[in-house]
Amino acid sequence: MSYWLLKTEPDEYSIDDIAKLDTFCWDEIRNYQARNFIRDQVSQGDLAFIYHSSCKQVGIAGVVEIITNGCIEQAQFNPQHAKFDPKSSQDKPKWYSFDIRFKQKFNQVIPLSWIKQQPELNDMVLIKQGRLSVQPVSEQQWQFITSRAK
DNA sequence: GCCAACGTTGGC
DNA sequence: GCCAACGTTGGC
Repeated sequence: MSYWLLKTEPDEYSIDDIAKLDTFCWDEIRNYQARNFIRDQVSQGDLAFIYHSSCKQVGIAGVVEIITNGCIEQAQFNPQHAKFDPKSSQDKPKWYSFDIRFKQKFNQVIPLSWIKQQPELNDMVLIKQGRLSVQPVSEQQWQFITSRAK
């Protein structure tokens, strides 16, 4: 089982929005590195942090469970959709998605500034490669963060 | 809102 | 396949 970190702008989708729904489709990802993780590695039963970016309280807001493997994403085929991709086709889909289910909201967002101060978290992809929106988290990093979350 | 970092596009 | 130009992300 693997651990992930999923970035979202809470003005669009926040941990609260995810909590309201039984299942929530993580789609519209248009980055090849993130796509490869989704297509090849994201699996039913994995856990993920929800990270709030570009907002007042930047940081990790809670935990979700991943409830599907990587699936062919639907928006890419819809000409009406903002994320329509004319270069994609049903035989050769370019983009993938997966479903998540809310698990936990932390009482306080774990701030990026705190994460940056922890030597144990120096190697997080979040720190090293700021712009990746679906990224792996090691088991050690996961345990370190969850053991300090409330 | 600024701007640095970085991903993508497209001409050659 | 290089690389300049351009667009986007995301912290501050």
